[in-house]
Amino acid sequence: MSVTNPLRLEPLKAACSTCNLRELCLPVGMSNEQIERLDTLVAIRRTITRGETLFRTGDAFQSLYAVRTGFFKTCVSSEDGRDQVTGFQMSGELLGLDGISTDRHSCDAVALEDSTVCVIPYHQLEGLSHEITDLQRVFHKIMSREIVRDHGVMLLLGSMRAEERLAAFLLNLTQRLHMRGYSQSALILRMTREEIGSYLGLKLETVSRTFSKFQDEGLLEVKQRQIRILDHDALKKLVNSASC
Amino acid sequence: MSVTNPLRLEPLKAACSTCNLRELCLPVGMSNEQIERLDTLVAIRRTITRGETLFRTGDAFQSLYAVRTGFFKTCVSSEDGRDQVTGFQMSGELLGLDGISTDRHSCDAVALEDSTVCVIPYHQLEGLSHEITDLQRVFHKIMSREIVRDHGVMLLLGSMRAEERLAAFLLNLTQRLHMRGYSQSALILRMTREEIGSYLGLKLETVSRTFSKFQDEGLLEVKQRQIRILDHDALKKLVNSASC
DNA sequence: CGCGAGCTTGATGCCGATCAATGCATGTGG
DNA sequence: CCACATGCATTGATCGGCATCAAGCTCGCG
Repeated sequence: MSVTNPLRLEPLKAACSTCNLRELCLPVGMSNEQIERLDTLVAIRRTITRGETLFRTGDAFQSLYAVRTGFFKTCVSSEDGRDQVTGFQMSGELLGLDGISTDRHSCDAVALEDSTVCVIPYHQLEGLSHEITDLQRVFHKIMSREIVRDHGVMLLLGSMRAEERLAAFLLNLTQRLHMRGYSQSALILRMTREEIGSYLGLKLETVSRTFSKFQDEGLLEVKQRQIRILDHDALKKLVNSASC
Repeated sequence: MSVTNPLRLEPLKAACSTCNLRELCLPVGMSNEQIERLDTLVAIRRTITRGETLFRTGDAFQSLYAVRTGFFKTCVSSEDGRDQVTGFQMSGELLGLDGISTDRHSCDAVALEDSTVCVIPYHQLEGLSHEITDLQRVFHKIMSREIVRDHGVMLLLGSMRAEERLAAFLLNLTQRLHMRGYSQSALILRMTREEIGSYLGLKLETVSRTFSKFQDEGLLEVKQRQIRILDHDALKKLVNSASC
């Protein structure tokens, strides 16, 4: 293929039925037969290199995207230029749900490392979920889960202190990575301190200091973006115990 | 009816086709014919008196609810008892979307005044939106809009200062009330200072002080829960201008 | 090798939390 | 009808956590 098309301008072929993310992604809980019908829908992939955007605020909404490899952030910005990271997405997670509302995207999606996504034309998804009840059911669950997740972030932003926020963030990340077969106790952060801070409603200095504090207390080992979790329970206690 | 059933245990009849909230609620943008089919779905109403819950965290999820009259708050709580108001809902707005994800509700919905809701059995909604494409489309938009709204709240909680938060809150409330035919410049708050504070990530004293400050500056007239907006533009400027 | 983006750490200040007292409206029972 | 309780709101005094400002450090990369 690369011989006839060395520049790789031609989009890559996607196929849910042979994808190892089946259990985490849109096809979750569907039958093999149903998943094969999904293949007609999710036909192409796109690669996004680190730092590039998959879509931007204001872009016309056409498709949802399932992260296949790599890592993304989404961020909204207010008219005065303040911006806020609203989430980090890893393999199997969906991007673009915000666009359904107004047919335009209301946030930016930026790749934090070289990434590939499967393109899911939304119009076709609506059509197919008309035919496949299970697809409709799964899709609704995914949207609802996003709402529940957002409520969790509101709780974090509205009522937790810096240490609790960072602990909750790390536990959430490792839990999601663990579901994907990675270690529970070691991770490499794909985002900067500033991006973590934006997500958690903190300044980058506070994030950095809190990392250092956790390290001093023996909860973590921090080497730049390499994190090792030494005391999982202590982090959990931080999140779950009352702030006062 | 009340003769045969003086205790009113029998649910009230609902009907989207004769409802004046058509344009704000689930039927938005649907044809008259389609709305009549909705009537078969949205058949009963429930009344909830002030202070009571429509559903609680952990309750089995059966139905969505459309607020017909009254006012609600939704709140999530963490294991240690901290809780966070995640939204305020007024007529035409949907409650219960959080439940779709896990078949259990993940927040409490509490009536802040005597209220009535239309009960929308979710299973039937899924079925009907299978038949009526426009219903599916609208429903997806409503869920997406909720996600976008939540992102806005994250921006507020993550990057705004107390005055900006309260200004944004008041403008949002009056804008929604205005769509329902109420004044743009006067409103009665249905929630306490503490509930506002919880929603905005502030303590009730801070909310109170900020109200007083706005009053001193001539932006508002505050008499307990009666608010009059004297300088709409100044509030808007507060929200939209950079914090530094 | 040296530049620059990102990270760490220190000093200081401010916004909002906390603690505490008072005020105000509503409701209830004597 | 008044006395009192109760829930909510206001206001003041003080405190603390995080932001801000500033200076160096680390590491990857051209």
